[in-house]
Amino acid sequence: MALLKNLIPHHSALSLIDNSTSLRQALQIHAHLLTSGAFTHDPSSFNSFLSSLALSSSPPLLSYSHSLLFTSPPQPPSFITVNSLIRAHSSGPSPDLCFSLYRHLLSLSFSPNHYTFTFLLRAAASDHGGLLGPAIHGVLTRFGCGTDRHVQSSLIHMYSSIGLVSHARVIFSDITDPDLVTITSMLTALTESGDVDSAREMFDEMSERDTVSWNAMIAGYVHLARSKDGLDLFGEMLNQGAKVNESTMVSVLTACAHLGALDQGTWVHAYIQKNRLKLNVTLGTSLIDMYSKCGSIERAMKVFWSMKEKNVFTWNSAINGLASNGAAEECLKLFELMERQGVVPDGVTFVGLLQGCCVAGLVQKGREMFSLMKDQYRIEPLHEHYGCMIDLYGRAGKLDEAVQFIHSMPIEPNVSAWRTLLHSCKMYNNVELGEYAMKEITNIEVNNDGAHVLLSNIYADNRIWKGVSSVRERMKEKGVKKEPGCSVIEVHGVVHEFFVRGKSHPRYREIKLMLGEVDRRLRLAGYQANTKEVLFDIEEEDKEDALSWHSEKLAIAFGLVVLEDGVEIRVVKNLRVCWDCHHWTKFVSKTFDRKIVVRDRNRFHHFKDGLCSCKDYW
DNA sequence: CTAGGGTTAG
Repeated sequence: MALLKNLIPHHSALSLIDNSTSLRQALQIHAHLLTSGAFTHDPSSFNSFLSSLALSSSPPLLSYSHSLLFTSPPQPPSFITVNSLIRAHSSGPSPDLCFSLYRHLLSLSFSPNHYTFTFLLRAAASDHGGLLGPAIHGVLTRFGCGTDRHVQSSLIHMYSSIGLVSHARVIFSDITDPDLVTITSMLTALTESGDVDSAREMFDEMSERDTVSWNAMIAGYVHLARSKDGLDLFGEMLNQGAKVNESTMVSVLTACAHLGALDQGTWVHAYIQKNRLKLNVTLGTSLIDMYSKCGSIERAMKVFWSMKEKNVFTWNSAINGLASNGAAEECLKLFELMERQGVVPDGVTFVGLLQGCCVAGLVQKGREMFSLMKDQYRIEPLHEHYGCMIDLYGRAGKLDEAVQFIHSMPIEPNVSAWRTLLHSCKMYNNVELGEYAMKEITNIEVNNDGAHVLLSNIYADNRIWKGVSSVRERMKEKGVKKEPGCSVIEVHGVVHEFFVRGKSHPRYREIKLMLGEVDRRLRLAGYQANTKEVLFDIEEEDKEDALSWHSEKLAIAFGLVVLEDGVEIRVVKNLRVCWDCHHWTKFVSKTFDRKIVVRDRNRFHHFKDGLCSCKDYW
């Protein structure tokens, strides 16, 4: 009778355990189970309790369950319970614990099965050394589990995670009749090795597709910076009536962020609301990122404040958004709030903070942040952080301090450290230091296109034509090619790409006419082209013409052709905007009475009435 | 107790 009376409450108590259960509640349930004598009367109660805790997907409950298993369990743990714990750890905060549990499993004289191995492989996929996975592969083969399809797709996933796609391929080709999940694993493996085109072939040949396979393909494009292809595929996904979910939208928003596609991003936001998709932390964070990368920091912050659950990614996105939009004060304030709310910042947080200080010229504050990161948060600075510091000094004209800082770095400065210095030399016309930085760069990497271009422009600015031609010679000799400039503009939800001197756009003729018209009106307004910085791969007589062909000019001209009066023109460029284009855009904003937003590799430029938000400091 | 897809910087 006592047994019956107590059984029902136990089971209903256990079924209440989920990821919202606090550790305190779990302890209460434990105490209840002990006092009610469940562990002595019901032979499976202890195992049920452990499994419920482990599978709650709450890290504190998982670790409580783990410790209970090792501290004199009142009933012998079952095989399935130990497997459940291994499973929970494999996607939890410390996957390594899977392996100590595996040893425990063996010490209890259980024999691992195909379930066990899928979990172990998932844990091994996050092993950086990449040695565990192949070892487990050997073991599971000896246990005869190598032909199980779940194990096989886990193997593919594991090999692709440790960078051995060829091994993943071998496993895949041994499977005679791969199912949907296995093909999707292989598809992801291909995209992770950089081969999206093969992945796409595989995707096109699939006899059936589900949401995950669509998502995998879209994410593959987005990760490889083929955002436009990603958006096109998303369009196809909608056309075919496939079901989209939160993950789909995260990838799509990331693509919009890359492209600066505000219309489509806004559309996605509305779609999320209309279709009641759950605005979880990840999705919310990608929305913040999309808005801030599209230059709409207000909307980004509106989403930020509306989110009740935030993680370090969320805070970082907001901090970075404020920094790149030039709102240094707010960025620093937000960080204070983050600290007060007890969210622990990471290395990425400090990249954002240092960039914020950098664009605002807050040298002292930047120094403080750098020491705060090292001394208080014990975060080891990476190249990115050192780069920000060099930029901080260099931009502020403190070239000596920048050099001193490089020399005092505990790690070997990389190419971008020196290139940052080189960029400051360009800003402050320091030929000698520029040559020194260039020498250091060529010691590390002979063919750095950006550095060659910078040095040549330093020479050109200082009318040292011999220097210009010698850099030109060297580039020819070494076959250094400048990364092609590319600008994108979204018009009525369609993304258009422009390349330097590219004539491929269908409305090229109209664009060319508009450029002529712009030139005419700008000259009347007093604009003079600056041909000093033109790339030397273009012949002398083409100079002025070539200037008007920089990709951002094409994109802006296209915007003038097709966008209604008063509509903001927003352009995203893959390189830094050059001095002439910046100057030109300021004139256009005034002469044509247009707001123009250009996002370059580093930051935003909001042009209005002939002025830019960067105050000509970029 | 199973396998595959998602966020921040550079």
